[in-house]
Amino acid sequence: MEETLPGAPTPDDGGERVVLHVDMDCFYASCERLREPDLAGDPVVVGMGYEPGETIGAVATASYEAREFGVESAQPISQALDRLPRVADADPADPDAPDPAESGHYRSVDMAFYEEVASTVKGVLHDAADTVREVSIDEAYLDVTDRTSWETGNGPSDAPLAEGLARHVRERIEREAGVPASVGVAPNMATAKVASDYDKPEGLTVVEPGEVADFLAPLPVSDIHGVGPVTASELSDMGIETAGDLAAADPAELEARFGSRGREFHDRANGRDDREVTPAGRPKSLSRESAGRTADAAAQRERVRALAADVAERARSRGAMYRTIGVKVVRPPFDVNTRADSLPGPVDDPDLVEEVALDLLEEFAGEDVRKLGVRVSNLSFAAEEQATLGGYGGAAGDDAGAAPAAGTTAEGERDGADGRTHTGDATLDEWADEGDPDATRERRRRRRRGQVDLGEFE
DNA sequence: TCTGGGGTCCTAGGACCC
DNA sequence: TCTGGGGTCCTAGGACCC
Repeated sequence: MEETLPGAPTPDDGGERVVLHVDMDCFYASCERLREPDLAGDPVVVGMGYEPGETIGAVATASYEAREFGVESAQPISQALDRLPRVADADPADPDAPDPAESGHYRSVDMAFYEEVASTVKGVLHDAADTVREVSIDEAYLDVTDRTSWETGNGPSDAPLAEGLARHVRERIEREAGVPASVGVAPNMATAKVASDYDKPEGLTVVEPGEVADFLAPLPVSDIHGVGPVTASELSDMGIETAGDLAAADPAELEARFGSRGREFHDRANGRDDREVTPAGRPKSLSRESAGRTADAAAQRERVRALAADVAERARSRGAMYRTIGVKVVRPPFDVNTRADSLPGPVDDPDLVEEVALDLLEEFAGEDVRKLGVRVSNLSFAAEEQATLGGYGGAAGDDAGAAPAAGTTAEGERDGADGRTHTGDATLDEWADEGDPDATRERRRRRRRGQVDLGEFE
């Protein structure tokens, strides 16, 4: 497409890629407005776990109008209500009621509807590019190198052709899905990401190959993807405040302080990022969690049972087998504990998810808990395993060893060898462990792993 | 005013094997 | 009794992202 005559000067794009980052503007709030056009122009807050009249849960998305009142995403609903009361609570007859001009609309998350809108958006994206990486429901990278270029068009403007394509994508999303988006265009993913955020909402920011360093330099380090509050404050201690400072810093020093991330930060700040845009792969883990304070052991077990069933069902619906099962227990004030146990091979076994999760929970039984979660990881996908066997010469041995062991081992040991595995059925061994719950749990783990328990022979 | 839910990646330390 | 090093797997925690 972009042929160069022999001997002709190198085109100004120097063979650079053209990457788009498409980021929907306050997506959930925009979806609510799509459904309820009267919300246009008003502050809108979409919350998770939010129920009218309640003050639990957190903000998932706030419209730009709501953000002006200090409402932020991830904020507790109670705090959001302090800053922006509900329109629903505004009563003209009540002198103490909030001013309708300083109140907002609250809605609770409706994922099914947002997924619907998102699928229209994804349709536009896949139409515009051969390679699309969907990062989340409201964000994607597109490699459009083969569809456009950094060269300047013929018109009076000196804008690169890529800008026209990006504008076209943004306008099509608005027209076809009915929700606004911001687009960043750059020679790589990291810079495109920063660019899409640069001029929200409804932004279009193009950073040409030669301009990357100058574009990034004045921005605060927290604008770099992967630099959060902790890293930003550590960088600040080193006298590094802007991306320009970061770009100029000694990479060895950054690596000494931040490990492998240090070098990555330095590259990003310099506008270097050679990651290819590839479609998102399979998930690495699946989890469910739910908040709710309780110190009642039976209630905790009941919650974990429900979460385990949910996770197992989702894994099955996605065709995922799992080899590791874990729980998460959050104790007040915010003490996060995780425990996990791995099986000899991948399984798809809801009863086992429950059994292992309950076992792991025992360590915390009856303690004051504010949140519980269940997770499966070490996932494998049956159809994919087959492809991998032929694909990699070196890895084939590993896979061949793991796959057949899979369904049989954990299942077989559990159903065949014992006949006494179920939680709650105390075995003779467990009677012997009386007063030592750790020993009982350890015994059960070993049994699941198919190991011989030599305890009584020692 | 105590902070939801679903993910990813990295690191450190211990167990275990050769 | 003390002496090595390399490699892998596993768990737990932390930072970060949307």
